[in-house]
Amino acid sequence: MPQTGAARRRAGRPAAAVLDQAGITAAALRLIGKTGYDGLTMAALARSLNVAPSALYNHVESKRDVLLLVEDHLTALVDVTAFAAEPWESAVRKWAWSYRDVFAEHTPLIPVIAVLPVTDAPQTLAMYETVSAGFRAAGFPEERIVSAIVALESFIFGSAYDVTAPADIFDSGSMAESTPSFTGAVRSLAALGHEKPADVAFSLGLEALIAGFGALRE
Amino acid sequence: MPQTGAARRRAGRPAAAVLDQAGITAAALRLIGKTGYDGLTMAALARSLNVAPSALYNHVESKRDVLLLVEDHLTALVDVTAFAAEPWESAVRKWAWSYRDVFAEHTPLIPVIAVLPVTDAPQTLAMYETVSAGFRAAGFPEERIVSAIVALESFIFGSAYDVTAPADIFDSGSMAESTPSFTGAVRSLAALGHEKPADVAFSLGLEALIAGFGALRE
DNA sequence: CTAATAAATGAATGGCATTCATTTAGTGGT
DNA sequence: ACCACTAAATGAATGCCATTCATTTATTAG
Repeated sequence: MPQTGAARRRAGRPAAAVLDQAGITAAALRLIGKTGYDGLTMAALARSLNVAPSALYNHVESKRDVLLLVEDHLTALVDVTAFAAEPWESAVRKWAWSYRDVFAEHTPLIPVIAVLPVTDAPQTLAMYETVSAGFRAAGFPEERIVSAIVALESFIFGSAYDVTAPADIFDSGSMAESTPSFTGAVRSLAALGHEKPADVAFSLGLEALIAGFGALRE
Repeated sequence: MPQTGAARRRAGRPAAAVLDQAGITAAALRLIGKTGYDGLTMAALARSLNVAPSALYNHVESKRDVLLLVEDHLTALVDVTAFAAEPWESAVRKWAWSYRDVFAEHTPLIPVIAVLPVTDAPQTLAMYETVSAGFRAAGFPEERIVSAIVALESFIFGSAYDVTAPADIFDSGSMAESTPSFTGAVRSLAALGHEKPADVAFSLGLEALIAGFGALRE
């Protein structure tokens, strides 16, 4: 029984390295799953790895670095396989839903991703390569490929937030009488049924984008 | 000369109230303009109002409350006037561009807005009312109005982030050879010209959404 | 063998939002 | 006119956070 709870490691470099980026990434994901992004602190991360907080800084430069590692790991989970096997429309559809679903659980990463140079994220770059090759193969004019992908991504990120919104987000409360048009529209959407509102909106927007962009193909 | 720099106010309730929500909102906006959202701390906000930090908590419950005040103030700046005067397509177009431009300067608010019950933000609710009335008047089926607005908003929020991205965000760097399709697409977009890439992508996506949603009108 | 480097500990540091006891001023009721 | 209550300020904590630094120990290069 070498340890109970927190085994004290004596100061100095250990015989075998305890930490590496892959381990830090995995621990961060585990921690996020358990405690959410609020619980992801450098101290908690260190504790979950049975290490002093300062030890992390031998492997990452900052907490932002940790978020980048997580982001790149998650991007690899986005399903781009359809671009190899299916027509453009359904490939884009599957990719977009998968992309949204992955990041809906990780919206705190969105501000990081949105400003992230692709150089710093190899998996993300790989996704772009597959997607842009799919657009090209589908006859998309080259100079519009990036803009179309960016537009889709913007919609996807915004929609990922939408998934996390509380169910009563559109409850106009005491202002209902002064906002008849909006209140009525909210009511008639609710009356419609069981499908999640975020999914309805995402589907509506995505199909419009696919139809609009599909018309650009030569 | 009653004061140089920071006039010390003695403890206890002053004869006339120093703070109110409108003043806090205005000071927060001034501070954000000068120092960005990183500089918006409760301490800095208090200093700019010549007040102790704890005094703020007599008027707001938390920093999130301050962000909400700012958000609602900014939403009132979004231009919805076209819904009263112009055809649906151009009204949506003007609203969307204005909405994006306002929040492109305030992306740190987006995570707050996206999850914000409209009850808590009267100006925001007022905007929804005007927009949904415009959709209704244009012959939009009632049960799709909210979904269409949500989809547009998602696209707008995502695109607002895009505006703030660094110019070299798509520079694939040393990975250029392994990502020929993407690298080529980035190059041919750059070759195209002067318009800002974020504007091109926003226009492309917005026109697709307007065209797609326009077809839903009865 | 020795110098440089890598990877850990543990003890700061400074900043942050927030809370609380205290002080003072206005307000509503009798 | 008095008194209790509430509102609005100060100033001094509190606890958490990311990050830095001196120090220790082990591995690696020359």
